[in-house]
Amino acid sequence: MEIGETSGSIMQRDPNCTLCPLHKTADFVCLLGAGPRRPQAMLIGEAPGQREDAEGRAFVGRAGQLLDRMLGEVGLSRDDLYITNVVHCRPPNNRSPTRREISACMKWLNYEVSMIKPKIIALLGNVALKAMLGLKGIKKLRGRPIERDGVTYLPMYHPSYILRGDNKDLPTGIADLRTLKDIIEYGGVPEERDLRPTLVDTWPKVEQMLAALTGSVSVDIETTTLYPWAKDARVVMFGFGTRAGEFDVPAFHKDSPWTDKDISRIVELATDKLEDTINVYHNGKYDCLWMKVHYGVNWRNDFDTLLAHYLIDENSLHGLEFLARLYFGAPNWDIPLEEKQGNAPLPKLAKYHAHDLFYTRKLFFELSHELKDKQIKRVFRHILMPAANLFVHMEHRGCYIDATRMDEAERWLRSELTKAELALNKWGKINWGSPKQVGKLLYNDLSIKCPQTTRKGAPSTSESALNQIDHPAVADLIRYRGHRQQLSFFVEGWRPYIVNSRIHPSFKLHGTVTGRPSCEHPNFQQVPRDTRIRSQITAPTGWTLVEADLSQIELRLAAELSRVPSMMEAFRTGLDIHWKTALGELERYAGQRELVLATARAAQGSKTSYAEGIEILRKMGPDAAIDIDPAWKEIRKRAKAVSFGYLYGMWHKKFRIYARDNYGIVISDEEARKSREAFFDLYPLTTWHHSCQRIAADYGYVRTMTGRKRRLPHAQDGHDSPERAEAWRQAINSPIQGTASDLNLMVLLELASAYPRTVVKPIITVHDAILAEVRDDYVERVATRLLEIMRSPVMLKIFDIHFAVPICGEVKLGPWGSGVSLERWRRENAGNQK
DNA sequence: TGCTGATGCGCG
DNA sequence: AAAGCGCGCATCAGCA
Repeated sequence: MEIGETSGSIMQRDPNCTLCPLHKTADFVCLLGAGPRRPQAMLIGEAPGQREDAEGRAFVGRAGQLLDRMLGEVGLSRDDLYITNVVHCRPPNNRSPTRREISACMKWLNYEVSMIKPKIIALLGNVALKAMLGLKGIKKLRGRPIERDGVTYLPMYHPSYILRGDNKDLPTGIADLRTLKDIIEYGGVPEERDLRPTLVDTWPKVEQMLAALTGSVSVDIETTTLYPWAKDARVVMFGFGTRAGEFDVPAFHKDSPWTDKDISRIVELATDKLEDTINVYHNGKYDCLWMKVHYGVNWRNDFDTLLAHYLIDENSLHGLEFLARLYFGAPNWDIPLEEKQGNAPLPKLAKYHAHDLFYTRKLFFELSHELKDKQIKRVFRHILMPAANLFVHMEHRGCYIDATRMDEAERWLRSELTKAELALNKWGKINWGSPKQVGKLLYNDLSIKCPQTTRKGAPSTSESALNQIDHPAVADLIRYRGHRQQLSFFVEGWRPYIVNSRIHPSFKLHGTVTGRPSCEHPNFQQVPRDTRIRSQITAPTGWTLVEADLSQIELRLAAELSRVPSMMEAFRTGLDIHWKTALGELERYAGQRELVLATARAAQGSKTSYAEGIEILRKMGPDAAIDIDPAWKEIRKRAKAVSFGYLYGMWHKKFRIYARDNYGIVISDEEARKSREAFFDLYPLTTWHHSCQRIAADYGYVRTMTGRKRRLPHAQDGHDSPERAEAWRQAINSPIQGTASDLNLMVLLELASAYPRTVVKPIITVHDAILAEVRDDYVERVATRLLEIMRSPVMLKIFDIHFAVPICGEVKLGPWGSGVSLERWRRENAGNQK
């Protein structure tokens, strides 16, 4: 070993190192870093380059020069820094070091770190990030300090990366070096200057905390699990961010001084104070739900920073840490999941928790200022925040599951599945759930011609492809898939979620870019319409499940927004648009001949021609036709899909495919084009389409009728592109989808405010429908009221919306998917109402 | 062994 | 060059 051969180094290097193969190709073996023994910070790069290798000095090539320039820019000097690399020999051909080389050379990096003992380390590039912290994703992690074992790490781009990118990331690199300088000057993460955490572990401190609960207060909790009904679900810590600092109350933690009784008392005292404060949460639905489940308290959420940011930019992420960095350049204060769940010492947990509280409160001031758009603020105040609070009760109630129906559904699905599988196994014993194996069997072993490939070029086994194949296995395969999916989604998939006969799904009010809520764990918005599946969800004894849905709401809104006279007229006279479209399509191709003739005959009592039959069907409407033959239901459903397709910008080529897959009708391009033209002749929507596109292109966004924005930056692209075409189609769809969803939420809110929570319990929203459990003695009143609400939602006044097209809805009473109309329910339950 | 992307399919 | 929109999730296969 030699001492100090490297210029400026105080290290003992090993020029004969053979820990990895790089020693064979490098000129200068074991090129350690350079700098003072007690530097302000340590910088770690990737590996020596050509010039470094030749001169035996770290960071002297082009990257080194750029680094010097950047350091100069922010007022840092190389003389105060120790600069080294993860790998200490030059890899040949300018390649990156391999994992093996990196792990072999860690010995030398660890040696350098142990000698220098830096408190601050800058990680230049992904290799250093991975080597020191085991993390990857420099683009995501750069610029934010990460503290570990008392050392502050700052990931940033490697200067070579900046050079490769033509210096377009130079400003970012310089900004990150400024952060480094801040950290050096402060001796740690600067933002923490503002943090004033108090671990509330004595009664005097409780008093101090309660006294601080005035004005705007941020609220946050830490928990052992994400699911409040899990077996080992506990609140680890709860607390409040105030003007006087952050107060962290340890609850379920091995070092907590509090008994369960103490905690209940503290929660009770805090609950009183929170009545009179402005309560700020980040995704408060989560915290409020937990507090309700575990302590039985109803904490009110006045301002949700996640939902506020969702309205400010629906395309972005909305996580607390992400926003704190975006708005304040905050450090990464995250700790490992395991520690958050209660396995960190209390002071460490309190510090983490204090960050959450501090930045939630800080974001409140920032975002309430940024919600300056009056219309958006109105959506926030009158829809999102009330809905966020209502959803707590909705999720808390959960959906009642009928165990008997679930068992029946399972038995039926399993027997169907067995039958289908038995039939399939004639063709080969494979895993029929694997698209790859199915593809191989069909297209290789059975030598069927593959009708289409997937996006990635693999032979497709999708339903669309299968429908083009003439083979007896196809029908069985489609059945097999359907039953298999239903079994694993809606029976097996649900079972683990059941708690006391109920499933508590989680809704995200920020789940979509259009304003619709989404639903997960499980997703109750994708339950098949099959009665066997749907009616698993019902209401317990003493309660009735009520479903209210807004009839054809998207189409009504399209009529309203486009002002197309024929569409508006259709809704004024109560005509069914999808029915009209369905019959138009059939007539064009003289399709479903026997069904048309048979249905018309049944209705008429005498034989008719095909054309007369179509006319009779047109007059009788879908409901009467479905009564005669249920096959009409499917036909109308398919026409509906086509109408929506055209409405939202589908082109004739896709219709061709649609007709082939769904009607089994092979039509020419020309015929498809004519079909589309016929639709637009009937409903001239083109002008409206263009105006939506124009607005998006001019402003870069479109709005719902409630004022919610859908930002479409690509709509402003100067040239025609797939992205712009997509944005333009979204410009047509979003105002409708978003308005429909807001309307649905408004109906839900109005229902909830019309009756006490002891009488009406909303449980699910499905885009244009709501489901609620209603106490038996209130069913008739609530159902009637719901119909009134849907005809004229009181909340339309708040948004100053006036409809020319009538809106209405229908209610169904009874298990989901098999409920009956109010009239029928009245007949069957006469005299049960108070 | 756990993660990611592709595929496929349920709903509105 | 390509042309309905919006979701969640189970499964498989490839990869580390």
